Amino acid sequence: MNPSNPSAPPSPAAGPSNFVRDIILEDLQTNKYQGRVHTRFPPEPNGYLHIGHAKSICLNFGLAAEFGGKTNLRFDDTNPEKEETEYVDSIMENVKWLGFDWEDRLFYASDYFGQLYQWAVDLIRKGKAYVCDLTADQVRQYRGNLTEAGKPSPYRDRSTNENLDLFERMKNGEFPDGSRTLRAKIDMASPNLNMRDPVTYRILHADHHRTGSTWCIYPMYDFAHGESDSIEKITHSICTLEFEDHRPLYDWYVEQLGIYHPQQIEFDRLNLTYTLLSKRKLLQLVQNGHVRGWDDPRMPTLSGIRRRGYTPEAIRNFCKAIGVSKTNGSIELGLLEHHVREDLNRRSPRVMAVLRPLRLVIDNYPEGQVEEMEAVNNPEDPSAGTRRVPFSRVLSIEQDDFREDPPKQYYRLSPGREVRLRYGYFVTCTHAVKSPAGEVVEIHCTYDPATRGGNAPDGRKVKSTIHWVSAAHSIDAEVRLYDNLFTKEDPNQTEEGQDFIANLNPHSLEVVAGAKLEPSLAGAAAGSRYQFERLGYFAVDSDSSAARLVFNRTVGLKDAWAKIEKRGK
RNA sequence: UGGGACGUCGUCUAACGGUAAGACUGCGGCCUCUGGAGCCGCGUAUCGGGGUUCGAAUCCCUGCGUCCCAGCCA
Repeated sequence: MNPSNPSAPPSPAAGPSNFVRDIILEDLQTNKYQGRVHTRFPPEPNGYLHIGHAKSICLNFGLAAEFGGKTNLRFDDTNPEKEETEYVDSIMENVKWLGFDWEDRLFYASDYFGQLYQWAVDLIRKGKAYVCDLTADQVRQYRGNLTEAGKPSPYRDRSTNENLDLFERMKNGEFPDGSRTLRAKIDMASPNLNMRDPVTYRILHADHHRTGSTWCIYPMYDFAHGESDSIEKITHSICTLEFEDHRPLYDWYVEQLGIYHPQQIEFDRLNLTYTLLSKRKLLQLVQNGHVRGWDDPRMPTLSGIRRRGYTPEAIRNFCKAIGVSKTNGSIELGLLEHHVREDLNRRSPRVMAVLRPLRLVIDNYPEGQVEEMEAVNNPEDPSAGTRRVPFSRVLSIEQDDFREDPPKQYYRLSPGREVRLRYGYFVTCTHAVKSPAGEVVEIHCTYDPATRGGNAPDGRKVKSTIHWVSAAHSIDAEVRLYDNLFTKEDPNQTEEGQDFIANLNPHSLEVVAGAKLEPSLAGAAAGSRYQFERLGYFAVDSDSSAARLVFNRTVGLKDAWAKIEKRGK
């Protein structure tokens, strides 16, 4: 897209149209910011980033990139009680991993504490702010409520000099936490509660992750955010819908101060079915041990889904697909999974793995013989080449791939039936061996030597192809299967007196200890991704070691049989 | 009951006064050495009621519904 000619058709690199993009297009056309597009991604370092933040990151970085603009990474660190460097580090890592680059524009609201303080003093001088001695409880009472106007604080008309003196002494640490605040003098009768003399600075004798004990007063979000945007000459300050009510205050501060005025634009935050996207609640899951950490593969955090095996490309494609609007809705989890499969299908090497092994003996196959069968690494990508997989008389197949009494439409192995062993031979089941308890522990087959590699010279067809590993050559692994963390589409929908914890899915993690893998997987590196044929996409977990391979199921393959079976019930 | 915002297929998004389109899902079929992938086809929507207009998802009025706001959190 050529910024000097915004009406030209979007280039192929252009992002999808949305109302924020339209606003930028128009601003470019009217030369509102001299052709500049400068956005920012402003996380508070009080938790890990999640898929909802990815939407914001893609929007902010994507839009700026499209129009040749810039995006700053700015930590909104004005509340020392909740912020930690661990979160700062994870956030930077996540943004990079997602594929975005803030170059040399890494900022912190705390960088601006000095300027912010000066501006607060300006506000006092202009008679637009005052020091208030009301307690938090009293402030609440004076504020009024949704239908009743508030009443002025008794400290509202203090003299400028007294305000200046008191504010400076607040800064100097002379007063205890909560004893006083600096408030903007606006309108206690405003129907917008945010305009009823909002607190601008509060006293907090807390150690800040960057400024230590330098400050004992900290600016509130509304004051710090817009003024930080102004300092950085942000053009479009994109935030979520709940800040819509704050925009008048955002505007008020920059106007009173007479400084550069960025424009705040609000869009709908991401909601995903069966998922919670609230840092507060995710923190609760971590702290109370409902998951194994911020990067638990069941978590919707970027660290979690990355560990699970999701790719940055898939997430970016998803963010592109969901669009941006002001409608409050919920995206189906299935759409995210669709994009994950789509990306993984293209890039994942195929491999054979048996999750729940069943011993299969080919009675007419020579004892002790081993053949190396050639297998395609990725049918979507011929350049991925082939590999050799050992085949022998005793194999492991999936328990699900044998039924003594096959239901209708079940095409896999059963007594008397012939199937193809992928890249192997056609085999016909002769009989099953059962334990005293009656469970099938071993099945016996005969093979057709003429079908080596998986094709019958006589052209006969089989209804199904199943995967296998050679029992003597396979390697062991632990495989972690994940299901939705919550059982309800909306985890917040609960019975009286309960909270979202009640909707936790007790089966969100299933550990399969005795999986058998083809030997090519030996030494697979943490983070590497594979398709286990017919099962799904799996990624080597960070818990994995050479001695003990651990895989996460990223997402299953679409399963037509599962659907048929489910429908039958 | 004050204020702010939002209502288009099951879900999300487009259509900017001129044939309601796409994606996901679902359902059929084709193809297949993954019941994967791919391909083809089908289905369902403008919140209600008035108005303006040759023509309304779009503009106006009105009603209804949903979300957000009463932190010294962001």
